[in-house]
Amino acid sequence: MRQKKPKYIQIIDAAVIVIAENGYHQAQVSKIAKQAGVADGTIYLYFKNKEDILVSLFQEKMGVFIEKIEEEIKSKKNAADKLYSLIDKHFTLLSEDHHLAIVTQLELRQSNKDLRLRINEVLKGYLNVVDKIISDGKENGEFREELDVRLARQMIFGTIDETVTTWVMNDQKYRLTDQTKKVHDLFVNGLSTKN
Amino acid sequence: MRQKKPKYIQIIDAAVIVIAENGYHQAQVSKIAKQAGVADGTIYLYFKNKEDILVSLFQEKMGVFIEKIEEEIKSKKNAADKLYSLIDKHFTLLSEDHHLAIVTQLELRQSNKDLRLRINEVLKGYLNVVDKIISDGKENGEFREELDVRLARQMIFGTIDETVTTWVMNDQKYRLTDQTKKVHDLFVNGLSTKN
Amino acid sequence: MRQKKPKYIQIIDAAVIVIAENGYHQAQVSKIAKQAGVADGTIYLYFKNKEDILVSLFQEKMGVFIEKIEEEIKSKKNAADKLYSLIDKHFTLLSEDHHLAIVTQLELRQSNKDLRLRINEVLKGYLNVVDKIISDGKENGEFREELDVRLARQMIFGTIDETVTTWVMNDQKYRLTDQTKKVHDLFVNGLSTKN
Amino acid sequence: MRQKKPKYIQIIDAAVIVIAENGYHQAQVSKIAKQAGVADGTIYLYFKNKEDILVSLFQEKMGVFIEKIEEEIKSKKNAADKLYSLIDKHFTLLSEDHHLAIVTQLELRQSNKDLRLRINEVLKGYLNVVDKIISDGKENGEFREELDVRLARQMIFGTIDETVTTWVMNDQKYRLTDQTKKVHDLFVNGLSTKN
DNA sequence: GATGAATGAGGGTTCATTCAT
DNA sequence: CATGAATGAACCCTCATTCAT
Repeated sequence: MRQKKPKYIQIIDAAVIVIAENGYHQAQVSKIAKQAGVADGTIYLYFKNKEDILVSLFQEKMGVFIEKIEEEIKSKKNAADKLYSLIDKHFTLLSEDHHLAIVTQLELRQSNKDLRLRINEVLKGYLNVVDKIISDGKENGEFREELDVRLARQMIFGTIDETVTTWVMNDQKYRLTDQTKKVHDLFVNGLSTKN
Repeated sequence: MRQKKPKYIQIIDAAVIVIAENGYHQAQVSKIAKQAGVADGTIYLYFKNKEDILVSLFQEKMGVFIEKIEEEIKSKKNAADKLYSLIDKHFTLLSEDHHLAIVTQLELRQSNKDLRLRINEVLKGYLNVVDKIISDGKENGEFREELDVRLARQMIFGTIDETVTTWVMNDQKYRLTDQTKKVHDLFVNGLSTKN
Repeated sequence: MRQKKPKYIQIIDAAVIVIAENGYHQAQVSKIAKQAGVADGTIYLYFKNKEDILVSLFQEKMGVFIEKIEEEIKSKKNAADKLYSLIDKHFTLLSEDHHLAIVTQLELRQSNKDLRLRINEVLKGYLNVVDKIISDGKENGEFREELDVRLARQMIFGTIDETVTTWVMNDQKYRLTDQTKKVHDLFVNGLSTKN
Repeated sequence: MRQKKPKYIQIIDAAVIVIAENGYHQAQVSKIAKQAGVADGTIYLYFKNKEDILVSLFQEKMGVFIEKIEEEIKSKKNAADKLYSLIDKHFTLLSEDHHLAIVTQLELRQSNKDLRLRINEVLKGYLNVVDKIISDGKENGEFREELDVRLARQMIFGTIDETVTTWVMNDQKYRLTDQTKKVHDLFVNGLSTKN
């Protein structure tokens, strides 16, 4: 029973497991408390309410996510290489944590509009990283000048997200990281042969 | 009070309005009935249960959606033109029905896994249209041979979906259709200048 | 489709079948109407409300029941013989109509107090027949003078009823009429050897 | 507000009162909770669902019932005396708790087949006591050898039950215990003078 | 800090009955 | 006489949150 982790983290990790295994709507506070090995009431010493658990979960996990991606792309010089690293790391990190993949791709989306807006706030950090890559690419001539950064970011994020979601919905049966190269190629070169 | 529309359609239209204005979790059957101008019990003469209203709503609206898109692209010869029409029609149709846009992009996603799976079934019709365009493009040499159709489809759908969702979340403040050309350009030509 | 029977009887017979096959709480008016081959609304041309169907059902069937029993015992001279005939006819009639047995022994008892009071009114005709047998028996010296007629009647009816109910609950697996003699013997001679 | 009784008992007692005073179909969970002085939700900390309240009620009360009867007849040597005690105690216990009498004789019988089957399970304990008395009586020569135990039990239980029900339906206007002797006499000696 | 028993608001669905045709 | 579409009241149960210990 040695739980070195502070209760705050203990509870968030418990929430990920409970939500992944039971689904968003079956993830009662009491279940999370049980999984975390604390009393129901204890939850409320660390979180304002249930929504706060979920936002914190997202912040905590997404924070690590962004840190690792930034770490990874720091060493790359080209925007295209950075983009490759981002896709690769994104796929890799979610492949390594199946529970987290289910929670972020499927379950947390069932939350109401308010919660999703707050989750979007957290997501902005990630989207800023993408924006930076695109801007850098435009500046150094790798990417086309006329690109609309927001649209390009929506393509990149939308595609990655859709790809991961499809993979999760297929019960993670194939290797997500096998798709990195092809996704990157699509981003950089598009569909057309005419280029 | 002249209601020419059959009750089935009346109720679905009412559901769209109620869900758009109140949110998925605040869309009680009694509210939908009131909006439709019928008694609560009447709902159950036309729908098996509440979930059935939502699935039917999606089928009905998405059915029209697909029909109109197919109609639109039928006249186009090039895959690239067809893709343009698809994006354009997708954006146009949702721009013309703000309520429906809110419902499909935000609210219906809060439904539970069962409902989402049934909604995905309906979506397949749309995704098949996209797949067809990509395959056709590969065959006639417009698109690259080595394209992975599923991935390309995920890019197209993921991007369009993300674009619309962002637009809805920004309260539909700008004109979605203004983005058609740029989205299409991204799909066809990618990010890179190197082409 | 030749339905010679008047609708009134048609509906009562339908009610017996529907209740026996679906249970009291699953015997909706619409089901009875369907079984009777009439529209829901038609029921209300012949019966005041649902309760009226059930009371009428009981009156109609119990009326025949009493008539047949009275017919049967008319020819008997002894009270003991009359009692035997009554038991025998009671068992026989219910054995011959399994649906009716289920309805009267199990299903109709689930009705509310009001309905049961009205059913008891109908039952009085039957109980009067029993009372008459007992009184006659006392008068002609067959039965003991000191008998409390009401109690004796409660014994006879309670025992017969319990016996039939047990038989119905055991899915009518054995022959009810095989018990006539032993039940009669119990009534007449009691448990004791001392007599 | 000193409520020494555990909540479980508190709720069952409340259920007896509410059902007796309002009838089975008007005994809403919220009414029972109010009568018990607890919140609606508290009910579900002690009972799985509404049916569970009713089955538990029957088990709890019938358990006491059987215990007291067994206690009472233990000291009697004769089967006839035991039978007398059983009738007497049965009548006495229900006379002392008018609410319980209404609930067991009238209201609980309106429950659906499932619940009634579960109630019958509980009843078996009582019926076994009766069977034992009859068997003992046969063995020691008090009762006739040729008696069918099941039939004799059906007579005893059916008669007692019918007697109590009639008494309850007559609003418990007369003293039930006044009938003990006569009922016992009927059981032992039967109707006939010929003995 | 930690507990967990208690709270109580909220909604999908059924079905007897009506009444315009 | 007959129809059957429409009505609308009524209730069990869950679970996030609190607070006395």
